[in-house]
Amino acid sequence: MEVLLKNPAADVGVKQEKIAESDALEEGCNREDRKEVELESTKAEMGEVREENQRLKMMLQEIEKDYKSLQLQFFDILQQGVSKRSSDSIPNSHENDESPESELVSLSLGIRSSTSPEPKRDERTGNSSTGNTKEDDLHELKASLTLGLDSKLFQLSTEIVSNPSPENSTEEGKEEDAGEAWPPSKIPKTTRNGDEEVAQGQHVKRARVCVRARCETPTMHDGCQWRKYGQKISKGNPCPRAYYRCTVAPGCPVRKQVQRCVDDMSILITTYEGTHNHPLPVSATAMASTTSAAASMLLSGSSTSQPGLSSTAAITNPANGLNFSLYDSTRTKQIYLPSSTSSSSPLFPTITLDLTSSSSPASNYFNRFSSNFNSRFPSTSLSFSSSESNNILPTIWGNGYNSLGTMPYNQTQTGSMSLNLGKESQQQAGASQQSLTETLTKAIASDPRFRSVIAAAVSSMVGGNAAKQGNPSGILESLMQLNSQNSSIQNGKGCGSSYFNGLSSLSSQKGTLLQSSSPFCIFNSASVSASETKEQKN
DNA sequence: CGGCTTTGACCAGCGC
DNA sequence: GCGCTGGTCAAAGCCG
Repeated sequence: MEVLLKNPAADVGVKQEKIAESDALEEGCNREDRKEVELESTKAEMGEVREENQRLKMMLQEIEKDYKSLQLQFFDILQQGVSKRSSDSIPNSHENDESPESELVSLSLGIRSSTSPEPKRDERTGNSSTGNTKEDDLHELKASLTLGLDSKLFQLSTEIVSNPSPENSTEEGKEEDAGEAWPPSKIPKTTRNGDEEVAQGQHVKRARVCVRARCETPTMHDGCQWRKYGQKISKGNPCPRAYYRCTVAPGCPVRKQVQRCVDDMSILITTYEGTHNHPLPVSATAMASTTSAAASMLLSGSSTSQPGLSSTAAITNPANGLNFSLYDSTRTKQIYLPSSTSSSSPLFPTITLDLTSSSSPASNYFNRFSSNFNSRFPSTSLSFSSSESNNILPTIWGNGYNSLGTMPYNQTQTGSMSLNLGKESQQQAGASQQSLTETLTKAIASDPRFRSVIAAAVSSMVGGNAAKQGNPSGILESLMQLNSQNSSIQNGKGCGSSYFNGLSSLSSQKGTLLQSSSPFCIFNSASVSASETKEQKN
């Protein structure tokens, strides 16, 4: 829309006005003539404004048209992806031993070159797997987690969250219906600790969000205030696991576990559990939105997934950019799940948000996720990754809880989607690209959870170094505008806000490219090291 | 002095 | 039933 700011018609109007004024002066000091000239110029301006309005309307219509067409394309791509992946993934599915009812979402945010050490871990975990029968695979297919963006996704799944707490009516509770209730085993203690809100959720699946990030600090600063209440040496990991409880508000049931990855000590695994029953600090909204969105998607998908259908959505930048992908449980295994967590996860659907690994094309992901996951819950992976260290990623979340409408995506459809926005494609940018940008903006804006997931993940990736990075793509501007429209720009502390501040200083280069081949990808002109995701605690 | 961390003990679930 | 393990509690100590 900023194109309108550069409206040449406005310049013409100004010129005409100046010319008219100069003529009037030359003719003398006849005031009536001046008034007439001013009147005419004003009329001319009004006419230009009308024309501009007409153009705006036309542009809006075009945008809507493009949006619909892209949406149709997206559905087609999803369907194509289903057929492809169903054929590709089945060979690897023998390693899968998850039970049909298992449910796990893996969110992977990573910045790493294509030669990721992750596959090593995958192989290890894959070898450790006891092997799965094809029947299990079929079960997984049936239990595939749907991560579509349709309205169902955002509905509270009463099948899963049978007992939403009253606090959930608030913005905070609304976001994390997924992981609110403590498991039956925990009810007595949590109730004893003032977590009465969850005491009645015996039958509620409790989603966990596991965040993996390279972090040298003992804990990842996520904006919330935590108090350590325990530490335990878990089996299979020499590094102790620390238990933290949210102390932002008394009685907040949210807890997190922090542990170093046994394979890579530089990787910090943080597992969030529960829902904040209090307003979050601005700097904490990113992670909260991420976790809540992931958990919500997880649980929503489990309740709405349909047999035989799987969901995959990918926004990838094979070269250097952002990689966001959703893969369904039929071929993804929780390889990132910390061994210590896995032992506890069977009761909970778990989401792993990996900020350490690079995201490769879908095929690589499927290979990566070929390892075994010993859980009752199927796994779905959400992957945000960047392969370069200087990547700027769009981040908006702010008010992730706003109801901005829902995407009409049919979550029963599967496939892959990538959106490409990049410096490389800027030269090829055109009107359609702007439309794409608008489409992307709409897509993200329409789905608060989708948006918040991306935004928070990205914000975690870029940390505070965004300001010194390269140029944003057009979508960044759109996102910023959208964010400002939502009055949800985060000005506080934390990586997200810092990134957003950084955005403001970036140039307005803009370009998008819709790749002909599916999936389409989002390219970013710059990237930020995953290590930037590490926030210094205290 | 209040808040936080540390750390040993306790409890519950799960598998054998 | 027993042992293992994860999760939590709470007293003691530390720190600003």
